[in-house]
Amino acid sequence: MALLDLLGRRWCLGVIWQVSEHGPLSFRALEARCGGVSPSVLNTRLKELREANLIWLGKDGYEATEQCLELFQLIEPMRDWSHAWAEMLPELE
Amino acid sequence: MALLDLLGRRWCLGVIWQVSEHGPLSFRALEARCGGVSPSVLNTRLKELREANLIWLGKDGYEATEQCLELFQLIEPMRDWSHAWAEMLPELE
DNA sequence: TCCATGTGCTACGATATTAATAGCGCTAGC
DNA sequence: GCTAGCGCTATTAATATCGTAGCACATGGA
Repeated sequence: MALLDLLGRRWCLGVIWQVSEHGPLSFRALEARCGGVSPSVLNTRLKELREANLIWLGKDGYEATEQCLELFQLIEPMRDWSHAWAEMLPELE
Repeated sequence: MALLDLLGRRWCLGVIWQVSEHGPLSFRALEARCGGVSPSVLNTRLKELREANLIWLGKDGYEATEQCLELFQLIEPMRDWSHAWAEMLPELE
């Protein structure tokens, strides 16, 4: 449940996704990719994720740790699921 | 990204988890299981999840739709991951 | 040296989200 | 009628998030 609490914070999943998929990303790059996060919130998430040993700040920007990549392997299939989900949603209305 | 936005709301993942794993749950039962959600927020999440066709209100309480169960199959392995994660975290300090 | 640029990050006030508590209307059983 | 449980709402306070501006530092020219 502690995991769900951590992941259930705004932009947290998005940061994990971006960092895991698009390699090292600078603070500003993350800011842009996440589509308008405020830097204060982004910084808070980065701090939390660093304390959780999911990301770390290398010389080329923020990178995913091995643990984060493992987690990403788990949430990555959700992309396929979300496509099917997005397609069937309008049919119900 | 729309999925991450929906799932990245507080208690949303928790509700999906509880409903998918513990079968039909009443409003009050969910309230108790999620460990202190306020009913207003819970109701908002339930409304959102119903519009997203992830849960529905049967005669025995809230149940997961087939789509939700598929999604749950994807996030369920995260339990194992979280155990390893919880064990290695304190070692870093 | 001075300026410009980019970095990670912070401060602050405004806005939106969540929490906490109480209670409504309804139904079923006694 | 009374009690209890249900899904759900209202209201106010606490909290999180946003948006904007800016800091301190490093790098790289002119």
